[in-house]
Amino acid sequence: MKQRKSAETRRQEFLDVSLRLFAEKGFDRTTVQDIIDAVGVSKGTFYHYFDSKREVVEELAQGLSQYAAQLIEDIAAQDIDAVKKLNSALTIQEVKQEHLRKKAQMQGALGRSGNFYLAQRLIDIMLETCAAPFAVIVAQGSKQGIFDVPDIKEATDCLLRMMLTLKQSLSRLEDPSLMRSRVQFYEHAVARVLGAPPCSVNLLEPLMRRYLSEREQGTQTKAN
Amino acid sequence: MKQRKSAETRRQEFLDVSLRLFAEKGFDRTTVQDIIDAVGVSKGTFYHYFDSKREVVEELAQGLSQYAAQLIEDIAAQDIDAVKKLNSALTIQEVKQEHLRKKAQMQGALGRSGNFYLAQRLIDIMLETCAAPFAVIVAQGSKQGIFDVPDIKEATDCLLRMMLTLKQSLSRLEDPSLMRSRVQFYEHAVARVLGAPPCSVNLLEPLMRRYLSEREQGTQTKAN
DNA sequence: CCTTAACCTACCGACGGTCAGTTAGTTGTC
DNA sequence: GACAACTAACTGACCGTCGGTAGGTTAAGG
Repeated sequence: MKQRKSAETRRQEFLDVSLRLFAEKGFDRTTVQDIIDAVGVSKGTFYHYFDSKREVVEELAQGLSQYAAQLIEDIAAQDIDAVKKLNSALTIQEVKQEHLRKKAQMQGALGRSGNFYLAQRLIDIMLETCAAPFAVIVAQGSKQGIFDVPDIKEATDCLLRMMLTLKQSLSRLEDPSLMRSRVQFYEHAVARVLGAPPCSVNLLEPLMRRYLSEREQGTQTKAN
Repeated sequence: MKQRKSAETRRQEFLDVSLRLFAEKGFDRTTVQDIIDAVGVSKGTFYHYFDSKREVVEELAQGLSQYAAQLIEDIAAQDIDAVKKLNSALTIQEVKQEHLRKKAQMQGALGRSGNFYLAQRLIDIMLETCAAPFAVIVAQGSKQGIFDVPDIKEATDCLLRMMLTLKQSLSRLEDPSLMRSRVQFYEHAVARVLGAPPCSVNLLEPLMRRYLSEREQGTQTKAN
């Protein structure tokens, strides 16, 4: 009767289920009991795979961050101008379908109250992980004279923080027109911080498209 | 033997002690038991004043935010140009000695891990409370042609978020030279976002002075 | 002006319930 | 038969509750 699975499969199952529950109920409202009930195993099994509940968050955030960093690295390596790279990197769209739902759930989780721990850790890890590949893009634009920044490291950090802040704030807004004006302001702000030409930064179209489709994805109740 | 105090005094005592403990150990590492031990009362007394541990955070954040909002309002009402107001408002210095330690402790608490809840609530409440008075300053500068922003509401929100983000990130940095370069970049970034003249925003001197003196204040172990 | 009874409210501390994490032991697989 | 996945009962820590106490204040009665 008892389902016996490979370590890798089971581990991933815990991660998927946990993310879903965190997105639905928030991190502190989700108990380890909830997770093991959903997976259908016992308490001990959970602790066989993870040292703590927080470690689950750590792994979720690590996974997503490394995936994002990889995408940004790929974008940075392309043979296009820095503004185009920037726009792609800021709004990463080429997410595999498989990762799309995870991203959507994480996005939803970010906004939900009771996910302060999750949100902060994701932001911290994103900053650590994505700073290096992102800096490559900023440096290129700076060298080519498209951007004008006094400090590439700081500019990268500031930019990433602004985007993460933006996304977090968006996930709490309901009104699409408020979302629009916020994103539009950030287009303006990012361009100015970088010293890029006005209107060169385009976040609105890709971000809004993403948000709408992810909202739908996120509300799907389809099981694995 | 039993100290009987007025409701107001006791309530404030709980708030002071709690903030100190949150700054020392973090929110989740601080138990209600710790708080009542430090105050020297029983469990019931704590719950006589607060519905929950979280309510303490809420009141701490509300108190500080309203105080900050008041200061910004005062600055906005002064008869000086918008850039000066901006610089004052962004780095609020005229804090009474009495509030200085609280601010320092809160600052320390922001950086300390395990205070995600505290940090996020403070940021949220600050945004709610300080947006209106701050917008007055931005609007004035915009009307006078010193600032150039497409959307005053969004500019205000963006600016506040940037400053709160900056302070949070600073409280985690140890190296003063890293702090310097970060603050300097934000001077540049804030000026550009607002379309203000280059070098018109001055954060470095007041912020660094504050941080150094607050570090000393924060490490004092003197009792009340 | 003193007494005393009714009342108020800060304060008490044992207890219930919840939940993260542990451990000793069992089952299935290679 | 050895090792890894898994189980289930257990522990300890903590939040929040609840019935009750104690010190003080008000006001009626003498």
